[in-house]
Amino acid sequence: MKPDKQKRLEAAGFKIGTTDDFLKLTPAESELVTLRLSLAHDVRRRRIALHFTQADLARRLGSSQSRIAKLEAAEPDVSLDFLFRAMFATGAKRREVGRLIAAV
Amino acid sequence: MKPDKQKRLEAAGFKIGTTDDFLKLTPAESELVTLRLSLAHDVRRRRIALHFTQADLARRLGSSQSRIAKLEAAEPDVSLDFLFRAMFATGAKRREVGRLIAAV
DNA sequence: AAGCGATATGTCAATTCCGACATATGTCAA
DNA sequence: TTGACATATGTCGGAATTGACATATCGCTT
Repeated sequence: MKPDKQKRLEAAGFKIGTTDDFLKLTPAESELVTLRLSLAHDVRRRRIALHFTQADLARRLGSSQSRIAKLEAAEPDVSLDFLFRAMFATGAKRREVGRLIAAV
Repeated sequence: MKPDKQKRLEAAGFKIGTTDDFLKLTPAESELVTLRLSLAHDVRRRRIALHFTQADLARRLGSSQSRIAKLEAAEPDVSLDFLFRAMFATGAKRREVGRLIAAV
C-alpha cells in the first residue's frame, strides 16, 4: 500500500497493520504463513515460466487442476508437503528453494 | 562410508549406491527426502542447543513427546508442515531455514 | 455473441497425519 | 540394583489433506 493512501485511510479512522497483526499470529505462525505464500507464488511463477497449464503440472504431480488452483491461491487446506512437491515438480533444486525461503 | 571400505565391498560383489538410487527415486522425490532428513536433523540439533527435552518442544507445539521422537527420526507419517512448525518453534527464522535447505 | 481453453470454486469419500496414550528401552546417578 | 528422567515404539480415533469430479468464471479469438 502506498504511504499516502495509508495516511488517508488512517485519517478516516482505519487502523493499518500487517496481516500478521490483524490475525494476531505468533512469530512462528507468521513465519509459516509467509513461507506458504512465498511457495505458492513461486510455484505459479515457475509453472508459467515453463509454459505449463495447471492441468500440466497436476499431471506431473498425480493430482488435479483444481488442487493446483487451490495451491496457487495458498488456500488453507493445502499442505507444505504439497507446496514443496510442486516446487520440485517444476524442477526447483534445494538451492533455489532455500534462496526463496531465506529471502525477506 | 570410507572409500576403502567401499572398494572392499565392491570387490566382494556388493554394488554401492546412494539411498536414492536404491529406492529408485525421481529427482523430485529425492530432493524431498533430503529436505525432510535435513529438517529432522536440524530440529534435534536446535532443540538440544536450547536444552529442551522432546517433551518441552512438544508442549511448545501443542503436541506430544512421541510425535517429536517420530519427527526427529524422520518417520514417514511426519509431514513437512510439522517439521517446519518445529523449526520455527525452536526460534528458527526463515533466513536460517533457507540456508539449511540450500546447503548441499 | 458464441465458442474455447484456462483457471477458480465447491463438494465429497478416501487417505494421511495428528494428538493422546501406553509401554518399552536407554542412561545415569545414588 | 533401583529409581528417575529421557527417548523410542506401537496403536487408535479423530482431524486435516487429498484426488476426483462438477461446475462456474475468466480471457481471448472469431
